[in-house]
Amino acid sequence: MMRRGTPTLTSLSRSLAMLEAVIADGGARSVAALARELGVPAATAHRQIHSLVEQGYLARHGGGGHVAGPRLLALLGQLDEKQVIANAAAPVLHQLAADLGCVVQLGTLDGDMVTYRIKTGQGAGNLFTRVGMQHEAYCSGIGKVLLAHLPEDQQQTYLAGGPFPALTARTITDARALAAELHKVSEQGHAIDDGEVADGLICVAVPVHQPDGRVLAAVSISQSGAAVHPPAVLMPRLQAVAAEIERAAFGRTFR
Amino acid sequence: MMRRGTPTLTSLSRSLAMLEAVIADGGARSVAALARELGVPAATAHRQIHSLVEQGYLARHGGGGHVAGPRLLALLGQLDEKQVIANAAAPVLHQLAADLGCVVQLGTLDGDMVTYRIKTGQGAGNLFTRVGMQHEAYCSGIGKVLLAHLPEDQQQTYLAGGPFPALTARTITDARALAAELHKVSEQGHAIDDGEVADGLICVAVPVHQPDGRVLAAVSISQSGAAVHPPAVLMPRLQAVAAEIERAAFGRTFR
DNA sequence: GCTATCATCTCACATGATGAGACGCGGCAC
DNA sequence: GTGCCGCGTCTCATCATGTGAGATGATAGC
Repeated sequence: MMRRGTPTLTSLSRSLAMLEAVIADGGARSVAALARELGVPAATAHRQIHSLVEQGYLARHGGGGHVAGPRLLALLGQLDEKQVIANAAAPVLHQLAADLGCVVQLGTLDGDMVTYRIKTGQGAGNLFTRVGMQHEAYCSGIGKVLLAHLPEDQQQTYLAGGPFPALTARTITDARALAAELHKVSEQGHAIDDGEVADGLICVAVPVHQPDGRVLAAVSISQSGAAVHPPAVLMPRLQAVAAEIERAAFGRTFR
Repeated sequence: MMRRGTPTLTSLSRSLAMLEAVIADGGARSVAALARELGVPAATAHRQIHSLVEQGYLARHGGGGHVAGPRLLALLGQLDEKQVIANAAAPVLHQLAADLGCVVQLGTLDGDMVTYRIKTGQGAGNLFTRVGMQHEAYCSGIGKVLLAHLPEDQQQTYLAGGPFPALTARTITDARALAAELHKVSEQGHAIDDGEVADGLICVAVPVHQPDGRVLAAVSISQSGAAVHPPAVLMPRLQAVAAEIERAAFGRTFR
């Protein structure tokens, strides 16, 4: 009798291994062949696969093979482009936040608002964002990065859609000034928000690039009060993290 | 005691339901909240999620929530490949079909059958395919392109897996002749199906290349009856469209 | 015909998932 | 401070349930 220090659902693990094996070869192999490869009895393999088929995670296919079923595809659909980035980024950002003792966030542009999809870490008292929350784009570091990498026509539309109310004395409220700022952000590859969204809140942000060059997400580090780290220190860390996210999400980076 | 006509792995099903519930809300909820929602004891929910985390299907996220883990992302990434192409291709193919007044399709090879993932346009009366439908590969333009770009060993396996029943008088039914045809298709970079799958149905097909050189999808133009456009006219359009799909899906083209 | 391979089904067994309950911890109210 | 509540963790007795050997049927090949 195995004493289990950490409870592990072993039958679940076995079934998932079978699922992966089925998906891995694109549905060509017979069940018996898979059973041999994984070293499980044929009857067990049949039961596992049959069960996965019944529940819609796999589907029978042509002669004996199996392919991904509707529920697996539905799962895939939920993890849309942006969510894929967020999921890949989560552990990386968590680590960064722990290292720096700062708040680290990831946001995407949905409509003309920034959706904050990840927020981790401690230390920025007057930072009001929460996961799932949406906020104006024109005044935050993440928002400026995302706007800066928008296609030309969409950026024009956004700029024409003002007004841009001031949240602090430093908020950029003029469309022309904002356009210039976005141009600068696009050029230098990062944005700095120095008290534009809340007094004393400083934040640096960089884009996460898609394989096709689009920018669907941006990550930022926020600090309030006495800044612990100067931007010059944070920027290379943030750049490295963005590259790491791209590798995790797409297998390579694009710079 | 449940008499099980079909053996169903119930604990697997429960764990997968939990996995889906976790993914569904984007990682915001606490384990206890999920347990309540699904009506399972908290201890069970903790064990399932902990187990999924340990195996890399989920990952902890910030404060209490969970998100998709690396293994799930890898699994979905494998499936995604083909669907990403289809998604990128859809608008391009729609445009092409509208321009030419033909049926335009995109298919992938799953197991040894072609899955038709996109069909758009009008004008090929006796073309029986529908989106999601699967059909034999050896006799269609798309199928021949996909087979032609298969790795050597898989192509051999396919050819050895006959027989190849005739659908029309022109269907290639001999494995050796099919091998020669596939070689030709591979050389010239396109396939022509002149009545091999249905009488009077003519179709030209070209591959869509992956960044790594594989060919997971092919696109085709089908015409029936009096061909409106000769292949020599269609081919450059189709090549251009394939290149456009590659740019849309991967950001560059590979030729 | 015989033989080999695969899928399906049955059944007795013990593996291992289950869920109630207890405990520790942290936050919040008062 | 003290008490309360919610959450995560751990233990343990119970028995549901996943397991695997073997039998049977189906199909293909020699």
